Amino acid sequence: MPPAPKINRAGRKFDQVLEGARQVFMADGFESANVDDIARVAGVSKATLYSYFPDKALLFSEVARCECDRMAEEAMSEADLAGPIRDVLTFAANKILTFLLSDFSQRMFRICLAERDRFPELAREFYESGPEMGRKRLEEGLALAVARGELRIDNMSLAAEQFSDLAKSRLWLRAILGIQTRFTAEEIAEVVDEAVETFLARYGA
Amino acid sequence: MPPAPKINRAGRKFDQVLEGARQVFMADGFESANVDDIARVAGVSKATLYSYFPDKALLFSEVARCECDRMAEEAMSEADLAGPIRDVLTFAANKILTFLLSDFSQRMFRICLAERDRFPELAREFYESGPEMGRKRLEEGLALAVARGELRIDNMSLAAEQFSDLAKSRLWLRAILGIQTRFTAEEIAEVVDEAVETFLARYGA
DNA sequence: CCGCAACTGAACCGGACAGTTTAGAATTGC
DNA sequence: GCAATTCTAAACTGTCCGGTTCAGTTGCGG
Repeated sequence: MPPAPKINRAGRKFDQVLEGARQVFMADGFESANVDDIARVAGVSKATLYSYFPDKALLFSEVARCECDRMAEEAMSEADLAGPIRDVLTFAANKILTFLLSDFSQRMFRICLAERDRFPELAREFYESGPEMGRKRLEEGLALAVARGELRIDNMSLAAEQFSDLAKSRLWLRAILGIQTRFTAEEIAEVVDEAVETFLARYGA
Repeated sequence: MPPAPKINRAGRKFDQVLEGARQVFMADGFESANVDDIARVAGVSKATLYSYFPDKALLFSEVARCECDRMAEEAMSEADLAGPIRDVLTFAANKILTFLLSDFSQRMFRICLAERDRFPELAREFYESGPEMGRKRLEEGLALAVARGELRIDNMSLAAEQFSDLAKSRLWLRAILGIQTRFTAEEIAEVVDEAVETFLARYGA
């Protein structure tokens, strides 16, 4: 099954439907999203929508899958690996934290968590396309630094996880719970700098 | 308003209702929970239930508030502050991680996150009764160690957050997403030991 | 044993919403 | 320019569920 079962991709308005569904599902999640809304936002009749997708769940799965792919691409974006290790790590921590605080990332996490029991596959895809992908990229960068003698790391995978966790200290939890929605450059810089400092204290050569 | 508005606490079966609601809400969250189920589990008629609580939302709020209090009590449990700093930290990290992986903690987090827009107060109470409470307790312990000259910490609050974040590296995210549900003692010990190691590398005197 | 308040159980209401149907309009391919 | 395909609009069905009502039961104090 190349694309997915039971989905009819032929037709003029397929992309419209998908895009409308993306907007509504990303805004409301699965449960609260209303199929009439999706049709309206997509600029399509409900009958047309149901001619493409057999039900709401499969439409959601398709949207969620696409968004996970999109996230994986973002997570794949190149880091700047030149320069002193402290600068590289600072840049990386900044990128990680900025992404984790982004509207897109936060929405994805909340949706995947909320629908974790209804769509277990989604939680796994999210984990692999997001945190896992990011960790692998990070490991590669760390490995280079180790090869250059700038870092000493025995447990590479855990070190990478520690770095990500340090990079999101305090702020991510506050963001995801809606306690705090805007973050100043100073707040971010403080967390990033302290994360780099702690990481280097442990793993710096 | 001493207790809460519009809730009639007098009556033989008030506690039954609350307990039934607790069970169902903790299992299903707010949205999926069914009031008929709650009445049945509570061993009470729906009419009785509605004689105590004006609506489902207020019943949920009451239950959630109680559970946050319960969480705060657990987070308050005394740590053993005697002995070498490494042992104290290892013990603390173990406690933090074990709690964060517990069924209760995971359920609370998922429910508060899922209902964060409908019940913003709940997210705040959760944050303050859980992570914030834990951080304060941890800060106290760290301050003692600093006073004893075992640690050097300039940014106390961030250091405490870093410690908690290090303590839950890798495992918490996997648990909350349902990627992994059981954790071996070895997995836990590895994360805990590495957390302590990294923390001491940065803040050890 | 009476009276009153709490409780029961089951029916009921109304709104929301996924999914279907249908009769007809618009597009497209030939 | 015609026929086949695709799409529309709106009404409709069935289901779920929060909340109400009410006639009848239980249990307790006096």
